[in-house]
Amino acid sequence: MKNKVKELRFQQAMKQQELAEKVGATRQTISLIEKGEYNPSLKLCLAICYALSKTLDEVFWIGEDEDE
Amino acid sequence: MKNKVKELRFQQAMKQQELAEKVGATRQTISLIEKGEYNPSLKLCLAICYALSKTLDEVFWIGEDEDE
DNA sequence: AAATAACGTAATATATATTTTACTTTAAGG
DNA sequence: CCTTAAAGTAAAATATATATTACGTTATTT
Repeated sequence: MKNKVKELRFQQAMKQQELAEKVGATRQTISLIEKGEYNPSLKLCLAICYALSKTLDEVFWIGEDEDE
Repeated sequence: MKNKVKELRFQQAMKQQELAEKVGATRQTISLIEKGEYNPSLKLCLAICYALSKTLDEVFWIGEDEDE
């Protein structure tokens, strides 16, 4: 369940804590999502996209083959 | 949690049952997702995208404002 | 090198997505 | 009409995402 959250968060100099607060989640949840060890809900994915000013494809899209 | 699953499924003349089997879920789950009463997991969203040959943005993207 | 901020991570608890079973409703074809 | 396939829906059970609490690790600053 790979994604670009960490990378994009860094580009915007945002801390896990900040992102967590923006999306109404916990720092731990963000951490696990960034590590790709979580299967987040669509709602949380969308919240993260809004917080990072990106779309779903830009943050969470993974080609069918490279999946996992 | 609006989306375009139903619309796209119709365009491809696919039954809920077929889609459910392709993505490894239940017909009921597909039904509720189509009705927008569910908050599906990213994994399931991706599976649905693959089954419909679409990307996340094409199926599940909702602008920040029109969000529910 | 100590102190502190930021992040990794683990255990348990809670909320909720998903399944299972089953019944109803709707639509299409004979 | 009658039959049947397809879809809506509901209750209970199960799986799993997320929160909470807490502690370890890494990096940064002084």
